[in-house]
Amino acid sequence: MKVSKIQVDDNRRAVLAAAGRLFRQRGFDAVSVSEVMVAAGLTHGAFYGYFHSKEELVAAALADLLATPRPSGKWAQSAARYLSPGHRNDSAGGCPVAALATEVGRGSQQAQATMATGVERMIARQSAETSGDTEESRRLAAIGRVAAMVGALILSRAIGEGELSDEVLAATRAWIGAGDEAQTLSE
Amino acid sequence: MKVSKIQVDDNRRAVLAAAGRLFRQRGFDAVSVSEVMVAAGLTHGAFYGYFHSKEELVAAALADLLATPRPSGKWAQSAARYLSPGHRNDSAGGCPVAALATEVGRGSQQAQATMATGVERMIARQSAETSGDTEESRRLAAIGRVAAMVGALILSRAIGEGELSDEVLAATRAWIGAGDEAQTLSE
DNA sequence: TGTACATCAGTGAACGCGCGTTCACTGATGTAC
DNA sequence: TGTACATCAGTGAACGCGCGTTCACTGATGTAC
Repeated sequence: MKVSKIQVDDNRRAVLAAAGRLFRQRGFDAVSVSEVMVAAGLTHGAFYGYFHSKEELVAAALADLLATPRPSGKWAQSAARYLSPGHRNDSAGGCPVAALATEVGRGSQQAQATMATGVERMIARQSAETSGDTEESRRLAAIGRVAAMVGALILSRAIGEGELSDEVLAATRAWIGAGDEAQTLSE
Repeated sequence: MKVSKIQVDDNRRAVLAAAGRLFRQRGFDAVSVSEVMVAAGLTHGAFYGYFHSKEELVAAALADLLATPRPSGKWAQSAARYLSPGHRNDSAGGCPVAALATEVGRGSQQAQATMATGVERMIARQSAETSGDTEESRRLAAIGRVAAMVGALILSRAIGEGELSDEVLAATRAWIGAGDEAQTLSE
């Protein structure tokens, strides 16, 4: 049956939100159109009223995830949150870059361009909170930290919950902090 | 037709090698049993003479990849090779941790335990080449570097070949080196 | 060493299944009067 | 404001396809004599 225009808008948002969570949790390929639609409170047939194909949903969900602001705050706190067991255990609600980077690397050029803007934003934000004489040195450190944070989160998820997983998070937290202190001292 | 026992051994190795390359290139899920067998020079029907299921192949191929020694050498050189456009463009022959970590994080506990030993080996090797007063500080730096290297490689692949991709590799190379120098200076 | 035959690795057709996608139908919405 | 009807979002059955897996068959291997 037909539904109101407001409901249509809500449904579209619900589909994108459900897709965003499911894709981060299990990856684009492993999530079916039906699952997304059921999670959004609809049936699979309604999907093609919103998107022309699953590929289009993937592109839209990725763009939506990367455009949605992530929780920020002071550098040390945001790094601690990023590299926490809580974030490790919450792929569905966590960083879309860490959750989807590998699959995007195997995907379309369009998806990679979208991801590039997301990564650039992470670097820019990190750079703004990084000490250093020149913009160049701040950017270099920002890239290193972003790489370490994304890598540590992915690794901590790959090796199962346990001592090593916690250690990877804690050590990386200390290391990217220690690098900053050492750099500050040597300036 | 029956083939010789030597041929059987060769075929098993060929299946594992083909699976190792295809899995790294496209992920476990996206590669079919048929593709692996054709790449190994056989037909899909022969597969179940070697493995009970695709799941078993995934486990065996992952264990094989992580047990196979990676090219090593002096620290600076191996980091430069790891963080090179060449490695970025060669997923199929590159680091299995970077290629498969995300999917393993969504996989079985067994796969995660296998990955944990692989990550532990990377950390141990890195630790042996890291300067620092205590074993503890060397291990911390080793973990940070491994996280940064894996993260940078994954990010560089996710954002497509281009300036930003090259910059992420080069900056991370400089950053993990710079961290070491700064740390050495401050000791 | 040569021969006869049992073994079994490999082949390719076939299976059930879930996927992405399509479509005839339904019935609430929103518009024209 | 109230009524009549055209619109169209949502439903659920159906499709073709490729997947993982099975299996009857083939014919080279390797063994028993």
